[in-house]
Amino acid sequence: MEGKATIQDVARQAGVSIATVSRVINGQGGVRPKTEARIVQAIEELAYIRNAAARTMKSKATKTIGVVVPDISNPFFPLVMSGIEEKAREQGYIAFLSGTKESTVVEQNVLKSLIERGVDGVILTTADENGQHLTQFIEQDIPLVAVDRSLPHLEVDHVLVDNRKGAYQAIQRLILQGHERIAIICGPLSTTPGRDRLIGYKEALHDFHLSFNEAYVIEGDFSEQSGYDAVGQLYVLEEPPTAIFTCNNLMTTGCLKALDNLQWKLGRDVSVIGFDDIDLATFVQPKLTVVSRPMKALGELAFQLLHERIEMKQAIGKRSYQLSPELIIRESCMLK
Amino acid sequence: MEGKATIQDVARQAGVSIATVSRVINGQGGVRPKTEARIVQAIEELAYIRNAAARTMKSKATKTIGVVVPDISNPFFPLVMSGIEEKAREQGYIAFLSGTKESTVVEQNVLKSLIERGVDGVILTTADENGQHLTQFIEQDIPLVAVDRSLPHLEVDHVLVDNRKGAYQAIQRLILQGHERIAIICGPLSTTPGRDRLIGYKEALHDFHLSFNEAYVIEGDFSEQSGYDAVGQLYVLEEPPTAIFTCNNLMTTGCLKALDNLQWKLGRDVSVIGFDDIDLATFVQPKLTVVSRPMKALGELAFQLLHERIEMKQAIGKRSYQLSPELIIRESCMLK
DNA sequence: GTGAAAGCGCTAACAG
DNA sequence: CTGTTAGCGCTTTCAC
Repeated sequence: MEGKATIQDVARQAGVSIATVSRVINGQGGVRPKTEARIVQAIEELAYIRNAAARTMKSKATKTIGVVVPDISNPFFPLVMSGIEEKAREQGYIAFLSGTKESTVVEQNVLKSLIERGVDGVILTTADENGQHLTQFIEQDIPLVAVDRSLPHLEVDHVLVDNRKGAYQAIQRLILQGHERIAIICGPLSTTPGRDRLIGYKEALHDFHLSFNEAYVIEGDFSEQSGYDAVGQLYVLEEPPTAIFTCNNLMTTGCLKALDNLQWKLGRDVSVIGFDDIDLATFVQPKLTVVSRPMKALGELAFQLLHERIEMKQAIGKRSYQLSPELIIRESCMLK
Repeated sequence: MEGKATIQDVARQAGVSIATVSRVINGQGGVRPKTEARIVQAIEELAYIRNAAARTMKSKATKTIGVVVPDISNPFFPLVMSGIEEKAREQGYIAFLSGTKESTVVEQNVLKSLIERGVDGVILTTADENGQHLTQFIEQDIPLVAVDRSLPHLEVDHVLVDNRKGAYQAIQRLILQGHERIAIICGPLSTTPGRDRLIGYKEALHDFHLSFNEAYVIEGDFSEQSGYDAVGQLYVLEEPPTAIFTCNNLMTTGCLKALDNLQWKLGRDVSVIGFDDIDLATFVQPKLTVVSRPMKALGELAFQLLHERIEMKQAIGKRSYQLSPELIIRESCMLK
């Protein structure tokens, strides 16, 4: 019997009606033990596996969710994904994973593809926070939760990291060590993380009465290359910074490579604090001080919120969570 | 109109029959332009999105695949996944991603879950190469391709890396530099990569007339911790090795941490070659020599093979590919 | 306890 | 060119 036993086949084999088979498949009880045994046996003999598509047509739910991120290669997202996937599996869900390469168009297509397949909900780190491309999606009112990047114009749940606070702590640390010329390599200002980390930077400067200098703000694009290039720009300044705050894992990597290349000595000529506690952090000499955020927890929480939305159909207000990052002090910042 | 416009709704709105709507949805032509225009408009007005479940019931195909890996957190797999996902999307497929945490049972459940949902094919890095737990799956004869770990007893396509060769090159390099006490921290011998890299190690030793010493073989489990622990064992040997070959990214990381901890100086007291070119490699001092494998290409090829299987229904023999790893020589091996 | 039958939304003959 | 209709595999009343 090849890969297509249906509930019909099982019913025939067990000598009962499909209704009865359906009952035992779904554990609804009300079936005589002997009958049930026959059915169970038939199921095994035929290696019957139920067909979710057919089931979906009646019950609506697919027990399937979509996870859409800008870049699968960036280690940050798989970590978030691992949190999502684990919780999802526990609840009998299974997750699609798609990368958009930061393209709004791809994001739109992926989302459409997901809707077609009837996902019960979606966890999204959008490529475009203004979210206009999502209207079509919203109309279908499928639960959606935004992770890491916000969707300010949409009534959806958010799971973010307190970026402002993380940046503030980093800069504060630097200031308290006596630095006054502090640069920030921040992410795209069109993204929440990009913007908020810059805000935290400014707030710290302001609170400690340090002046703000445009030249010390370089806007990268979260890529390693942009981190690398930014350091180059900083290095040739008349008054180069004595400390640099890099705003994500990849840019930190790029920054460190550039430093190495320029012989601009980490922890001696220049202090550095990175965002995200990457493997690398404990390997460079001196070890890197970083702002660490709980990636897996981010994913777990995101799934939990989504799951709640899926279960209780009634409308509840938009919910926002900001997980706290933690400053892990190591050796890459010297007293000035 | 809320999220459930059907082909019926569209037909009514456009004043035609569902068959005609179906025709334009599927671009089959043979519809008068004016009619088509009316339908297209109706589709937009209703924000109609076709229902894959219903469609699947007729056509069978879901344009959906499953990707099952042992550990989502291990950066290796997301990289492979990115290759898969990109190619898949190009072909209109979308991929489920699941981690099994190296558990055969979880793998089985995940696979079942995937079959229920009608995936057209699966790309699998199995937790158990003997593959007995896969029989149920095979019966459904859904195309399957094994990546990174083989399934010797099954008639499925394989996409592997030439592990033997990669290890051989590494050990050869070490030997040519004069090392005679070379240790290997290998993966579980129950896995192809674990076994083959050890074989390459032995072959090189043999070819260069070096004796094989049990004590220099430590079997890890591909985790960072096991790499760390292995170094501890090696360090206390009466005659510690002068070179270590670590067999995957995580164990390399663990090894480097242990070295650092023991003050066993990389490149001076001990030479190291790692498997996989991780970020870390270029940051430790001295920079790490590694065997690098093309992860993304692995994923791309895997999807291509799977896709071919899905398309041409006729049976073709088992195909095996071994992509070549590359020895990237940096500074972590000194002349002996 | 169990079965018959009505769809779920869509595709694909088959008619007209 | 367009409409009618028969299922795809399953869940779910409603009878018996």
